[in-house]
Amino acid sequence: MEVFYQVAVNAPIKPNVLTYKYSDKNLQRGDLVNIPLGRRKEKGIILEQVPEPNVEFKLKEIEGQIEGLRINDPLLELLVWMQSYYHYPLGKLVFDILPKVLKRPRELNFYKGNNHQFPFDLNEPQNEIYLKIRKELSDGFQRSLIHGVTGSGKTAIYLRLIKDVNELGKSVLFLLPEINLTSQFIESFQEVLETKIYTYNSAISNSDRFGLWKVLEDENEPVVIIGVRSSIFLPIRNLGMIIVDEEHDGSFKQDDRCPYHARDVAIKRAAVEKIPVVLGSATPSLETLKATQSTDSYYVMKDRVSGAKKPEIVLLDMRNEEDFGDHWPLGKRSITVIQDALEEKEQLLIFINRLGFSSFIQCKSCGHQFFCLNCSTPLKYFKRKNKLTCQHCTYEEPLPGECPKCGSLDLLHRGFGTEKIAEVVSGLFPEARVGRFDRDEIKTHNALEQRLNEFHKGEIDILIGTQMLSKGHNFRRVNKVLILGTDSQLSYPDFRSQEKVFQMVSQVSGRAGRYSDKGKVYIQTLLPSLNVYQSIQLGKEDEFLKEELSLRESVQYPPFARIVTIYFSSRFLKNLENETLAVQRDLMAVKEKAFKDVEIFGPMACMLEKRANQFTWQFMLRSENVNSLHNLLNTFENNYKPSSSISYKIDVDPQFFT
DNA sequence: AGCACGCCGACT
DNA sequence: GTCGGCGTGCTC
Repeated sequence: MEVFYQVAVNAPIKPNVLTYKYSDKNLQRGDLVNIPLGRRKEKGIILEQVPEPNVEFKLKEIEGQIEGLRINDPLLELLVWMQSYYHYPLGKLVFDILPKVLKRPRELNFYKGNNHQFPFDLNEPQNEIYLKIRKELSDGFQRSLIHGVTGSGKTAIYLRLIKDVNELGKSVLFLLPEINLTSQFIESFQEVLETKIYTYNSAISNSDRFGLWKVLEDENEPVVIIGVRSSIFLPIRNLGMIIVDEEHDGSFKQDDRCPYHARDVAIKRAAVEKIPVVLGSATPSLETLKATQSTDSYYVMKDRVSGAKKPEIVLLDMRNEEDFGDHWPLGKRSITVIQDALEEKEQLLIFINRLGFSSFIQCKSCGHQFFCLNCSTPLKYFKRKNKLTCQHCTYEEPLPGECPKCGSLDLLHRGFGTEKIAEVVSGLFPEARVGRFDRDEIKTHNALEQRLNEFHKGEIDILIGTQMLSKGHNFRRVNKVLILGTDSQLSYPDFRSQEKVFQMVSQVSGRAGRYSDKGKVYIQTLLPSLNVYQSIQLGKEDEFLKEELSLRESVQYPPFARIVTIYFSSRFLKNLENETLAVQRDLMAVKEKAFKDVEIFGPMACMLEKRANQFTWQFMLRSENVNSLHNLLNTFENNYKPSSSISYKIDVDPQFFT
């Protein structure tokens, strides 16, 4: 008996769902199959059985089922939602998130919970939040936000909740933004929980990835999974709760393939599974804040558990020229800060969110700058390698002795990064042991653990690092933190730049004085009167968030409106110009017909217009009504075929402007 | 995204 | 001649 199926295929084609026939056996929604597609073989997922369609061409036959994996119903429901929300083909989504099928995965490691007593009781605010969220555990979908300063003890609340959910026989998924944050949770989780604890991140092998899928498909006992972004797709049975820690973190957004936001997918999954989702952050995203702030699912903790005070914030105003001595980019008072820390035998963190020695090189006499040949970006100078390097492609060249344009020998180093700061600090304090903590220096997870270990053991006095330094770590002997170079991040043409600097500075500040009342954070800035700095200094974080929210409202940016970016790329700038102009006409026509509430900006060149010899331009669509955006995109996509050499990509809720 | 077809320039 | 670079069209 011939039976016909709708199959979503693993190819970026529209339509993405094609009809095939099969007679060997009955297939179910969610089953994976091998199929012929054109002149090649592909994979697909069964959506539904259909009556024989009335088509003039001959339908092809499914080659067979892929045994060993399938997509269960709630997960497929989630992916179907993602397909329409992110405008990304379902078949591709499915095979992007699946591990490769193996015959014999190796034994999977896990951490077994010790089921010990909680080492300490919750304090009053913690307990109140815990009890309130617990009361709603069996009430189906519920989104809560725990807005608690660094050190306020969010983890202790999570742990009680996890244990309660486990005791109801249900599993918990704990999402965090980065792999290097995993290890600090495992210990405390293992101590008090009773279940198996699995980790899931980019470092685990495909064998373990596949192994975990298989384990979860069969597992009836409750488990706990600590994982990064992509673990939101694990086929966890009897899922009872999802926790998203550091919910504001940009790492939750995927930028290649389907540009989904794991926090938003987590919320959707919780809705699909009818379970609670708990978001936590010291600096929540304005999206989450707006969505929860005025509800009774919004919980605040303003004090540190230890009773330690919040660090004092000192703005080092650099507007006075005299502040810079011969040790640029360090000001005189920054040098004093370092000196004091060394004298008091404290460890010091210096945070600078940029790599390298100088951000770009410029000829003093003719102004010539060194640019990448393949990208529209200046080359960064790395002193140890003695190379000018592109941050966006593989291009590099040695630093020439003279300007290639005018022959001048006077080449200026502009801007600075971690390498430069390390050199200046070492030069000023030759006796100090200086370590670096950035992607340039730390390339593996092992190297990271090792460098942290050196610091914990006191073998490093001053640790100079980027983002990597800012998250999660507890440093016992650090009281002072020096922050450099945040000004330049505020000048990005991105409406979230203030919010991001605010989050970053708060995050880094959290490293200062976690175990004392002497925490001090110094921010070197030329813009001390900016709201973001002022509110951090005065401890008026709430006011910053309030003002930032009202600012966003007045200019109609998220979270008060929704944004979609459409990127168009080509190797040929001329083609791109023509194409985007044509697209603009299409988009405007669709808008005028049915979606007048959508604003269309563009076409405009991306901030990085040329990257690895590919040019990219963008449109920004904005509306208060997310459905208008989706419908406009649908109409556009149904009628649009990119011309030759053009490719395009839709980014719903973009996080960055590129 | 693949994969094949077909058109053109350039090399033993 | 024919090899290969790449534009074009198609996938139930």
